[in-house]
Amino acid sequence: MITLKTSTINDVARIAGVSKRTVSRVLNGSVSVGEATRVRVEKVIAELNYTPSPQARGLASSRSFLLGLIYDNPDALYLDDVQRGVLEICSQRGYELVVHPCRYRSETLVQDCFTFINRSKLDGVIILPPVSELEHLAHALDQAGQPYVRLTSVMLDEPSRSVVSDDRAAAAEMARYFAQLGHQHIAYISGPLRYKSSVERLNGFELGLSAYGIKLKADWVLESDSSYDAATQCAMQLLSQQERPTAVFAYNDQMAAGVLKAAHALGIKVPEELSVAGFDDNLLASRVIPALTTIRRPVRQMAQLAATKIIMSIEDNDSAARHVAAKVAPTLVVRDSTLKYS
Amino acid sequence: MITLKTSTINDVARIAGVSKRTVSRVLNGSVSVGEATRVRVEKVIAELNYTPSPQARGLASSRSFLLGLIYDNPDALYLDDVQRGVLEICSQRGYELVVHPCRYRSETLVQDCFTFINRSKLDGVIILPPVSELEHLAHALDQAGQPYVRLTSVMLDEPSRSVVSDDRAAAAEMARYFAQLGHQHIAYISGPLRYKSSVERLNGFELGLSAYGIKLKADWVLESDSSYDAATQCAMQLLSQQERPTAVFAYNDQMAAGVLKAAHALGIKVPEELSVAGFDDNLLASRVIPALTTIRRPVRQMAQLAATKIIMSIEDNDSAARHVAAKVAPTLVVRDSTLKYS
DNA sequence: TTGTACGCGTTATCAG
DNA sequence: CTGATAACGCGTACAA
Repeated sequence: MITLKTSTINDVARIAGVSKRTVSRVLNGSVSVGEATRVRVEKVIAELNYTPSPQARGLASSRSFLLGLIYDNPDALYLDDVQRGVLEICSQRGYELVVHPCRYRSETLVQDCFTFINRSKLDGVIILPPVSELEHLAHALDQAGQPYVRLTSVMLDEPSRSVVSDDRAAAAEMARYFAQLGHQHIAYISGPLRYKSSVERLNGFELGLSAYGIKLKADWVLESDSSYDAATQCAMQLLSQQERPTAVFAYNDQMAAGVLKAAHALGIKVPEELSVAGFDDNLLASRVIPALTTIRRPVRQMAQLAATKIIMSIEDNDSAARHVAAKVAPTLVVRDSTLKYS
Repeated sequence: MITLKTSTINDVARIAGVSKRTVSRVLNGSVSVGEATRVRVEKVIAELNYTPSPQARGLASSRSFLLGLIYDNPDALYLDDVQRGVLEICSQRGYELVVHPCRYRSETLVQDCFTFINRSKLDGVIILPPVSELEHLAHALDQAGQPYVRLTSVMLDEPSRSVVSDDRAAAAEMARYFAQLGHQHIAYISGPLRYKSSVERLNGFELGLSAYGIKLKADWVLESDSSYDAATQCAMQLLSQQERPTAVFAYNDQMAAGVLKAAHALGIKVPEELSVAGFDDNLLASRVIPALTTIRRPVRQMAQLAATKIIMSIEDNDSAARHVAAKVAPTLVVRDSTLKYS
C-alpha cells in the first residue's frame, strides 16, 4: 500500500550503519565519501524510499526549496503552459512551485509580493508579464538580494535574470508577411503603450513594413485597452471609415477576435476583404472563424529556461545562469484570416 | 526600504518581556493568556512585523501550511480562476498553494501524487476534474489519512470532501430552454462517457427534455473526444445527414465551437437554421461568432468553498467541513447562438 | 573519510 | 496563567 509515513535521516543512518553526517553528505553529493559507503547508503535510501524533509532542510540551511510564480494574467492557457514548463525542470531538482496571482495595478503590489516571499521563504521567483515589466518591483527584489527571473518581451535586465521572447522580430515577420501578400493599407491596433511589449510589437511592425517601403498611417495606429471589447470598439471605428485598411494586425489574439467581430458586424468579409492577424496563438486563435493567423511564442520553453536560470542562480550563482539562453524566437503561424490583396 | 530580513519568536519574546512559549500561545490563539500580556505581545508582533516561520512551525507540528492543487486540465481556462479563488481563502489563513499539473491517464498518477504530497508534506490537496473522478486516487488518499477535497459534477464522496456543481440540473435547464424555443429535433454531442460529468449532463439533458415530451433520438446522441477537432468531425457527420437536428447541445464550449465550425463549413446558418449551445462559459464562448449560449459554473466560488473545506478538515475536523455548502448551481447564459425554432 | 554536537524557529510537555 | 526545556529533521563547524 502507498503510505504517507516517511523515514528520517536517522533511520537511514542507523540501518546503513553510518552517522547521519555521512548520509547528509551522500544526499548533498559531497565528494568526500567512500565509494562503498556511498553505495550502501544509497541502497538504504532507496529501500526506505526516503526523502529529506524540505522543512527541516530549510530550517537548517535557510532555504525552502520553493519557487514562486508571480503573475497577473487573465489568459489561463498560457498559465498552464508556464506552470508545466517550470515544474518539468524544478521538480526533478527537488523544488516545488507556489503560485501568487496578483494585481498589476495594485498600489501595494511590491509589499504584497514581499510578504508572499517572506512567508514561505521562497528561494526564488519567476515573474510573468506584464508584472515582469515593473521596474520598481525588480529593483526592490534586487536590493533585497532575492533571486528572480522575469519573462519579458524586451531585455530589461541582466541575461541571468531574463527570458525574453523577441516580439519585435516576430512583429517584423508579420509585417513582411503582410507586405508579401501585397497589402499597402495596413492598420495596427496596439495594446496599452505602457506595456513594453506593446511598444516592441509596434516598433517591430513598423520596421518590418518600412523595409518594403510601407508606412503605417498615423491615424491607423490605434491604442486600445488589451481586451476583446475595447478592441471591438476600436475596430468598429477604424473599419467604418470611408477609406479603410485592407489588413489589420492586433496586439493579441483576443483583440484580433474583436476585429473579427467588428468586421462581421459591418459585413466586411475576412479574409476576402480584410486580412486580420493576432499575437499569442492562444486557444482562441485556432477556434475562431476564420482561424487566426498569429504569432506563437514558445511559452513552455521560456518557462523551462526561466526555471533553469532561477535554480542556477540559487545553487550556483548568477554568472552560471547567464550562460543559459535568454532569448527565444516566436514564430509565424499562418491560418485562414489572411489573404493576398487583390 | 522593504527588506527580506525577518525577526523570530525570540525577538518578540525578549522585547515583550515574556517567554517564547507565551508568544506561541498568543500566536495560536490559546485562551490561557492574560489579557494584558496578550495585548503587549501583539503590539510587539505588529511593531516587528513578525511572521512565524512556516518551516519551523511545520517541523515542530508536522504541518507545512501548504495546500496542493492537483489537476490535468486540457481546458485550462479556468485554472487561474481556481487558483485565485483558493488563495483568496487560504492565504489569509496562512496557507500557500503549490501546484501539481499531472496526466489523468498516467499509470503512475497515484504514486506521482503521493510523491508530490510527501515531498512537501502538504497539509491538504484540492483535486480538479477529471482527475477528481478517479476513485482509486481518492481511496488511496483516504487510506493514507490525507485530507483532500475534490471538485466534481456528481457527489462522489462525503460532503466534507466534495464541492459539486450540479451539472445535471444545469443540463436540464438547457433542455427546458431549448424546448421553450420550440425545438423538437435535438442532438447532443457528449464528451467521453467515462467522465462522470458527461453522463450527468446527458442524463440531465434527457430528463429536462422528457418533461416536455421530447425524446433524444438514439443516433443523435454522439460520444466524442472532448476536443475541438473531434467535435468538429462529429458535427460534420451529424449535420450532413438528410434530416438534421435544429438544435445541438455540446458537452463543452470547445466542442460547441467545433459545431459552429462544422455548420460554417456546411453553409448552415447559426442560429437561424441551427441553434448551438455549450457548457462552461470559458473565454471562447463569448468571443466566437455567434457568441455561444452556454452554462456558467461559479468556478471562483467553488474554489473558495474547496479551500474553506480543506482548511476546516485540517484544523478542525471533517464534520466541521461537512457544514460548508457542497453544492453549487451553474446558470444558463443566453447569447447569440440559439434562436426560436421557426 | 567519518563522526559529535549544536543550532535553525516553532510547538508541546510538564512543572510551577 | 506562565516558563524552562525537550523535541522536530537536517546541515555544518569542529574534531578525530
